[in-house]
Amino acid sequence: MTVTEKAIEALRAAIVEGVFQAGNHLTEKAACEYLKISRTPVREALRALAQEGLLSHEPQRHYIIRPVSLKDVAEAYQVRAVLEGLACHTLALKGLRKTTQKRLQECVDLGSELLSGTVDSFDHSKWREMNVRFHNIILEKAENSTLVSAARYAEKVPLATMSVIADWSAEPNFNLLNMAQTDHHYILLSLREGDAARAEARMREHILVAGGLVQERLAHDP
Amino acid sequence: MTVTEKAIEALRAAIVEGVFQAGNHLTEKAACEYLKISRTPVREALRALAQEGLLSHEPQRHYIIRPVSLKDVAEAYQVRAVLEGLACHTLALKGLRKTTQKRLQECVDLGSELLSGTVDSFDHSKWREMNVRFHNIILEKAENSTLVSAARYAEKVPLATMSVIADWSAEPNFNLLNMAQTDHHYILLSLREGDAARAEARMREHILVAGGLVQERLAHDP
DNA sequence: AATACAGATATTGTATACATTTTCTAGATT
DNA sequence: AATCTAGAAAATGTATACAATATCTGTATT
Repeated sequence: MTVTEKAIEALRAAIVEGVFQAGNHLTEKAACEYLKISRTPVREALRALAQEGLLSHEPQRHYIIRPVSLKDVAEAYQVRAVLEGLACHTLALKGLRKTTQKRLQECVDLGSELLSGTVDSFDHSKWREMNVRFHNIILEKAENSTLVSAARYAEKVPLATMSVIADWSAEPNFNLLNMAQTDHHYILLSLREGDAARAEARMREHILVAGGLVQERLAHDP
Repeated sequence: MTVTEKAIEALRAAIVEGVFQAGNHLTEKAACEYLKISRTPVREALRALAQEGLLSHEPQRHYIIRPVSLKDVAEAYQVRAVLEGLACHTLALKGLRKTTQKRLQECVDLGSELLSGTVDSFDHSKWREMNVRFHNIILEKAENSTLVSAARYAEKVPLATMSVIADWSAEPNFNLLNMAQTDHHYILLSLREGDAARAEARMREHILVAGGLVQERLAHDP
């Protein structure tokens, strides 16, 4: 792994964690001193993060850490909803290969298993990993590279990741995970039946609901 | 304008025009010698173009000029279709402001005027400009920055731009422009009535048709 | 003849020095 | 006191030098 790659990850983490606060300037020198590396990889990292939307930048001017509002998060979810909806549509028309169907079914089965135990013994990280996998399989099996890139971009908007919900819904909203599980079940069913419109509609709703939850949660917690 | 920015434009043009042929390697040195500048801005430009999807790249390896297939173009149109569909949906729910409605109406009126003359006197560049403006207004007035960024990305897939059709449909498919004009008319109508589902559906179809034409054309012409 | 290895060559990654532009500051002017 | 200007300081942009990595080439070995 190159210094530039490490810089991208470290700076992204620093921004998300608030080491560099939103709205403030972020000068190359400050980033260099924080990471203790030279300007070259830092410049490349800053450009990459600006591309991701975490920073804003105009030529000959310093970078600014873009504040992310509730509105931004909601918008990112809307974009993800239509993109993953398209992925479902495409995949339903194309037809599920047996191996793909099997892999998706494994996700659904695992989800069902994870939710069958007691609330206390629920395994967050496994659920999270399963959820990411389910969505990624659909996205990738649609085999549209522009779609994948666009979806990855929308995911990068802070907090708009697929995995956020699981972390939060620990005690307060355990049954929301059951809703998600049901959604996954019906999405897979629609895909198997080749019902493109229904698969698309279900996925859109599934993601919009998740987005709504994140917003609700953010509105309470700062 | 900085050297890096000029490098991005010059290299993009060179790739699109085939100066550097698809599938081949593109080494930093080759790009430097072509542009007669140092490696620093070239490296930044190559990274930017890779981000756009024109080049592929893995760390410690040279860049490769990504061949763009018919399939890629079709896929990019599908992505644009759902994204601009979302823009219509959002804008219809949000409601058109008077000024926005006026600006869109101007586009429709101009289109109608341009198509009312003889085939020979048809003004390509004006139509093209009008079409880009129509789509941009809707995209921007939806006020979703992730959506705008994602749509701009999908536009960058070579040939998948909004403006390609007008150039081509000179003699062979003049009436296709009439179809586009009709689409614009009904999209505006749906937006004004606040019918989100209809506005979205119409925009999706409108863009998919355009994408189909580009493909058809490409299949004939190399 | 085919393969594996070692050294040489070329290419990418990183650091630093220099150039240009912007931003800040102090002083003059009104 | 407020504003404008000139110069200094600091930041970004670019070029180049050095380091690490990958690729190529030729020879030795089987």
